[in-house]
Amino acid sequence: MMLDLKQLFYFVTIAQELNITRAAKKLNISQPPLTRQLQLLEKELGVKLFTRTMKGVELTDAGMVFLKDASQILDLSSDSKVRATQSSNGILGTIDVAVFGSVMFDIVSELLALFQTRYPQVKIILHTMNKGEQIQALLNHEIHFGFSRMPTNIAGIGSELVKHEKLFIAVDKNSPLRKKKSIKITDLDGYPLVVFASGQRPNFIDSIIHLFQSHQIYLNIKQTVEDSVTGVSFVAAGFGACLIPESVTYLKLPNVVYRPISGVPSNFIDLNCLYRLKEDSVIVSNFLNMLKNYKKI
Amino acid sequence: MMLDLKQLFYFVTIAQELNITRAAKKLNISQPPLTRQLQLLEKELGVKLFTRTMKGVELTDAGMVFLKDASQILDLSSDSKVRATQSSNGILGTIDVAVFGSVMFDIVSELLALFQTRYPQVKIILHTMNKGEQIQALLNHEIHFGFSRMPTNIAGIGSELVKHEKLFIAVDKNSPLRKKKSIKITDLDGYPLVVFASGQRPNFIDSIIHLFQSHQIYLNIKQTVEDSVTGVSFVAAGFGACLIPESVTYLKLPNVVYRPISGVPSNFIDLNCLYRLKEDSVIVSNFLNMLKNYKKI
DNA sequence: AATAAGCTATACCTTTTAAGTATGGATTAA
DNA sequence: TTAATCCATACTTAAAAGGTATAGCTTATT
Repeated sequence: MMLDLKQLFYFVTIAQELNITRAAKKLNISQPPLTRQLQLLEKELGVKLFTRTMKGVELTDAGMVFLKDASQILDLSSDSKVRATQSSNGILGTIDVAVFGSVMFDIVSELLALFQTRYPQVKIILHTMNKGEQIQALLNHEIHFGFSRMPTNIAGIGSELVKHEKLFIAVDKNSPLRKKKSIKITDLDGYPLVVFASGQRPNFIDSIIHLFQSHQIYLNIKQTVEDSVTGVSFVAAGFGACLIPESVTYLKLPNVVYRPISGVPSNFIDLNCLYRLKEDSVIVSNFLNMLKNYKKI
Repeated sequence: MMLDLKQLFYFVTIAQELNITRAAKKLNISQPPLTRQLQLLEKELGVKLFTRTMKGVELTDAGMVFLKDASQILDLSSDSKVRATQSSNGILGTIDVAVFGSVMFDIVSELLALFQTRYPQVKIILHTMNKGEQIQALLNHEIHFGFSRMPTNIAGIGSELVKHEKLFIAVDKNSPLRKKKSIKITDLDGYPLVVFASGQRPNFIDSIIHLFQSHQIYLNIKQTVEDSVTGVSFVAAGFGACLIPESVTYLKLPNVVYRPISGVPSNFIDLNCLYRLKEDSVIVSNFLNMLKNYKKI
């Protein structure tokens, strides 16, 4: 009904020795059971694998073909044992990571590259999701990690602060703001802004709203977009300025310059890594450990 | 020590059902032995494949990796059973054929092409050997068939006449013989000839010697070469004329024209297929059958 | 709070399968 | 003719797989 790896191993040994008696010695069993196992294998296949001669046995055509297959199956089965061990050590496997907008520009791409260097046999699968989608995907076990802005508190989801970032503004080359080296938040009173907001609140936009309220200035939202990259593109197109995390300044576009916002705490923006609590994957804990150590550098 | 395909099949079934009890029902065994076989497999691998939950079980990282390997091994093992059967039917396998000189020009290439069409999964391996080497290789079980000229009688070697061929002559464009449509053997009395002879006698050259003796004319051997292709090349280079089997006329060279030799029996030359007697390969007998039927066409 | 239902794990027994021993039958070499 | 090899068969013993009963745990349900 089903082949037996032990029989395949016996068969391969007989094929090497071309002599059942000698093969039995090599296998540390006696000759009759080996003969019997070979007969059972031939019966199972419905094919004679050897012709019996005086000096021993010799492979039939079918035996030669089956020898290749049997060897391959045996090799594969021993490889699979190695891979199983490697998987349990977190050396081999797959990890699903979700990102959104600007987080790939800076530290996340570095982080993933470092992890890939340290664990070259772990396949990293990148997904693009906003924060709400990330949380849902974490709960559905579709991803292992999600990177997003602003702290989040959901049952069963852990959050690790990756880094703080300063607040910057993207302005176009015709903007009067361009001439200032540093821009105060009050300079933006009523100034047309492109803002990005998508998915789960609280989000980056909420911090901006709160910031404007605390300074008692008017937030003039000229255009709302989905993500920071689109936001900066709209700045280039002349829609207004756009407040962004520092890492977005890695995105170079013609007609766009970046300026820091002064008078705002340097930890105004955060980048967090979300993950599932009660996750026993070794790969996941290796990734988390690397993340925690990485911040110290 | 060694994996067990039955355990792999059990594992894959559990991974499909994610529930040992249900998998056991599907496998038509009771639940405890299935649990036990899973434990034995995990012990053998040194790795936990499932985490046990309330509703059933779920795959660990290592389990996911091992699931792929296990499925592949099971697929391969069932494929190998099919291939073993096909091999025993002569549908799948390898056949080694030796040729020399001109025999590939005509019927042999057609024959091999036809065999390949009828048995597309049989790999034909071509070897180039002269007749003596072919016989040695047949006795050493290195080839299954050899194609050569002149009948051969060696113990353990069978011979099947493939076809008779007429005798032709290759002459260069400056030769006075060129003008004749048909050439008599006596026209060659003392004419400079390129002859080819290699390996085991009797060979093509021996028939030529005998032919000249029976007509009591002088055989003027200007140059001896290894094979007919080289012989015709030497004709092109102006060394003389060269007596050849008709099939060599398929080889077109500038400066060389072919003329039939008249007054010589039309079955003067033969092409034989040599093979090992007492060969029980189905592929070999299929090939021989095809050969015998082919001649009738 | 108690109970029933569903799951995996363990203990123990039965059946099946693999391995060992002894020996037969056939062939080759001495 | 005998001894030496080989593979095959018959029979016995040891090991492994499967079955039954049930424990232990958790989650619904009453």
